[in-house]
Amino acid sequence: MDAAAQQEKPGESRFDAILDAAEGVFAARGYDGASLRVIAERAQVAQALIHYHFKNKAQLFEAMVARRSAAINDNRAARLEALMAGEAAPALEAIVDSLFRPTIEVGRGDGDDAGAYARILASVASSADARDQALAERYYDPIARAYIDALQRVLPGLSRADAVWAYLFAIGVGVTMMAKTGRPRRLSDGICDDGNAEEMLARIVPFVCAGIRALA
Amino acid sequence: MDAAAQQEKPGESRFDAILDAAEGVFAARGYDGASLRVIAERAQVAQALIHYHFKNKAQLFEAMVARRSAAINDNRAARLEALMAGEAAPALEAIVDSLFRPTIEVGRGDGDDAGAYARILASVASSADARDQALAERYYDPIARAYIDALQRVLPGLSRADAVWAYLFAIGVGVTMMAKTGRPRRLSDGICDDGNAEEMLARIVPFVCAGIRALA
DNA sequence: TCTACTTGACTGATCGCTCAGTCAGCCTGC
DNA sequence: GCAGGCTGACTGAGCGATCAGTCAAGTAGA
Repeated sequence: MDAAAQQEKPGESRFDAILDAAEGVFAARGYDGASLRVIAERAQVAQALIHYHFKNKAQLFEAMVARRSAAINDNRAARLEALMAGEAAPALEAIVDSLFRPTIEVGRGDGDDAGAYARILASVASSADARDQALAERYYDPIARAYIDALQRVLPGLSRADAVWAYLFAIGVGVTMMAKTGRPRRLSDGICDDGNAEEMLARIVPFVCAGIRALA
Repeated sequence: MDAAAQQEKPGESRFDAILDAAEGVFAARGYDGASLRVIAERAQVAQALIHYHFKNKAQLFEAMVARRSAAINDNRAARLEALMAGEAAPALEAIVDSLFRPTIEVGRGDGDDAGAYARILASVASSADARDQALAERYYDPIARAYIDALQRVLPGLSRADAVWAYLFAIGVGVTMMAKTGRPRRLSDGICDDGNAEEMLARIVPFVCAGIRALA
């Protein structure tokens, strides 16, 4: 009983417990700021167990990104495929929604760690570091290309270059806004809340769609 | 001669040399990943000199942000004031341009370090860490409020909440795109180049303006 | 069914190293 | 001669990683 109560998510494997803890600590402190000791402590395992399951710190980080990005991008791919399956081209709004919604449904919990993975993503996305760009290339470039293709099919007037820019601008908005920094609330004296993902999405989608159409 | 040749920017003070070096190293490795040893080495000073000029690592980081943000935001404030001085409301495009152009003119050199400060900004902007948010509040919230006011004056139909969101979305696009990660080139097979700031700005401004108008 | 052996999960102790920060004292120009 | 700029030598703390060893759960042979 007590042991189960102490465990954050009873029943999950220690392997997953390490990944969960890693997500929280990496998000809060950054790659270098995060220490394996703290991750082990939060996962309630010995530090050496991390090295047993993962070769080193870099591989733990990659495993964490891989797990989350697979969940998000599989969801994205399924939605996008469903949209593009029909004869008629879908609405741009539907495509953009399918790009962002998975990040709030599987990439953003509702607990204290809401936005944790989004912050990691933001740091990876805006980094020129070779390790981060390699991660972006492996786990996010394939789905990016699928969305760029979709944008061109929905807006035939959009050149390839503009489609790429449009996608990257959209991701730029999404990634910074999902990070749940608290800045919207501060700047608006409490009116705007980046903790309310649905409210935010209701603004992001029209903003991004109008921006994309302006490039076409 | 030799000593002067070794110095990166002959004539500048060692104080500034430390700040320049810090900018490059913090941008490349992040706050925790950056080491004072490496910064001292790049600035060609003894490590202890950093502690002579700056109380500690956190204060060095803040001094670096303060120096750059002052240059960028003074430039922004001057442009914005000039735009808002006239009787007639200026074009939205002019306001958005005045928001981004200073970051490429004073925040982004054309050398190897182009985008260095933008990457730092991106990590600060997408962080929920108390230290980073305190920096954002001190150095970027005042100019942010000025721009939010300006947006409402140019687009009277824009509510306060929407103006705040619009500003944050715009910053989200700008900050991720100025970071010069190389991802645009990779995703576009070489067509798009985030090293060409002018070309990028020519797309960002219409994208953002159309997005803002969609919220009004 | 008992015993001997194997395996996979896991741990505490500790390694070599790097970190930010300190301090006594050395130059150099006024 | 002294104040301010600056340095080399040093420290305690914390880092990622390693390693020998524990322990429970099989598996196999008699």
